[in-house]
Amino acid sequence: MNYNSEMPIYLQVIQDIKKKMVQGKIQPGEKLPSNRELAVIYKINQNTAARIYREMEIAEYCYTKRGIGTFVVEDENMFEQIKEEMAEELLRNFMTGMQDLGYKKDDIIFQIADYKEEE
Amino acid sequence: MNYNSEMPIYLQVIQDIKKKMVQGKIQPGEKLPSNRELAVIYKINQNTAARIYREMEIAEYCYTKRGIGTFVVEDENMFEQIKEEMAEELLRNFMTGMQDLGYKKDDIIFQIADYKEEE
Amino acid sequence: MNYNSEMPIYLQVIQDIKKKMVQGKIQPGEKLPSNRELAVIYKINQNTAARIYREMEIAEYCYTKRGIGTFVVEDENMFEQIKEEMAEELLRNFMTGMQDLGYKKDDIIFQIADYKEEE
Amino acid sequence: MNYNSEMPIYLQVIQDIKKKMVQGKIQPGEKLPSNRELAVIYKINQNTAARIYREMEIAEYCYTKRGIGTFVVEDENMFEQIKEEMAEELLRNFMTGMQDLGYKKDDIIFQIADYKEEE
DNA sequence: GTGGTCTAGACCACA
DNA sequence: GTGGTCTAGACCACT
Repeated sequence: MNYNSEMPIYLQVIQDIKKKMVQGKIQPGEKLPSNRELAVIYKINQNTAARIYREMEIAEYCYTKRGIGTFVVEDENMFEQIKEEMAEELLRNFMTGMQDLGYKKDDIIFQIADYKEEE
Repeated sequence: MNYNSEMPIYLQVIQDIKKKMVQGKIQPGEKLPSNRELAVIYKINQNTAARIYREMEIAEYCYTKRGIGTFVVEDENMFEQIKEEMAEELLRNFMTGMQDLGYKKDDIIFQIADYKEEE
Repeated sequence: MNYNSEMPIYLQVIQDIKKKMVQGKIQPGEKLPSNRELAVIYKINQNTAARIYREMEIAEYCYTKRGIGTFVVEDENMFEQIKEEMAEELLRNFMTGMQDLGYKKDDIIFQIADYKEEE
Repeated sequence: MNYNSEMPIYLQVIQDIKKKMVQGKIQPGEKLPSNRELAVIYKINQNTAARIYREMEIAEYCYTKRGIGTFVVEDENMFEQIKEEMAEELLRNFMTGMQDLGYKKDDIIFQIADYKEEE
């Protein structure tokens, strides 16, 4: 994972984890990697890893059993909700940005239809 | 203007100024507000204002005549170029984000067609 | 300040600050000590100081202006609310504790009437 | 039993057991549940259960006969003493807490007189 | 081994 | 100067 310098690492990792939950790579109720494992996986410090889970817990994406581990929330609706939230935010940012630049809906749709994925 | 806490203020202001250039609210060759005025307008510190013009100068969006003021570049093509760059970046971010979430082009176009501007 | 080993230091400091707000030693809207100052005052690490303000911000006891400082919330009602919350918690803990031990209300009132402050 | 996350579980259980001794639910000289049973009753780990008896032994609330079990101390005075100690600590914590918040004895007595048990 | 807390020391962006 | 983030390394309580 390459970290963008504009956004704090811990937020980038949270976003990555949320993405994996939406993509089904992480299942509801699943045990997440331990702090120490997460630190290794993402090449970050253990404290940063701890902070990531702390913030995710506040957002109710996961919960913690002391001495046992951190677990993804069981609620399946949460996953759908996260997906929609993330999509909404992307859409809103994109549309207001494009409209600020003077593009109309039709232009935008046209550009998307024309969009090629990068390699 | 409301500042998003995640992105440095000076970048947010630069983006806003670029937007105004694209929208024609700022014309090629036009004199920009002084550091002090900019600081007042955007409710930022004067140092931040100075930095904004410094960065924009580096990007060749404007130039400074000492003792006279800061001026927008005269080149009209530049404006078109900025517009396209910003649009491209918006598009790329949006599409990769949505595709990461599992949306296909058709879903995306559908959602945009359905998009209502906020009041 | 003497730290009790059973409760995390940052929670003890938060409690102390809340107490000072209730006692009027800290006023609504007042600027709080900087992270670095707080660290010195309470003989804690700067990171711990930062965490204290972060948690207090989540609880909406204060808010932060980056590069400027951390400020107590302006809302005066908040102070009264904190006082009542803290008193309620003390009362609840005390009463359930005493009643668990078999004391009745009258015994308890009698003991309080009899209570002498320590030197 | 609901465990408060701020205090170590073993301390919470010890408090609970002391409470039961004071309430007469546990009699002097009585045999206490085995480590395993205690672990099941309180939904804790067996190691934690062992630690609980170890600590209680140190405090001379009980003693262990190897191969037979753990027994509550026979001394009846001990029970009265525990009750008074616990009450004193509750009282002291409560009173200093309330006085720190600015309440006077009369306010406090009034609030207690007004106190309704929760269902 | 797990999460939680704490320290020391550093660097960055912002005012 | 301010707050925010990050690392390295340590200790503790609990399973």
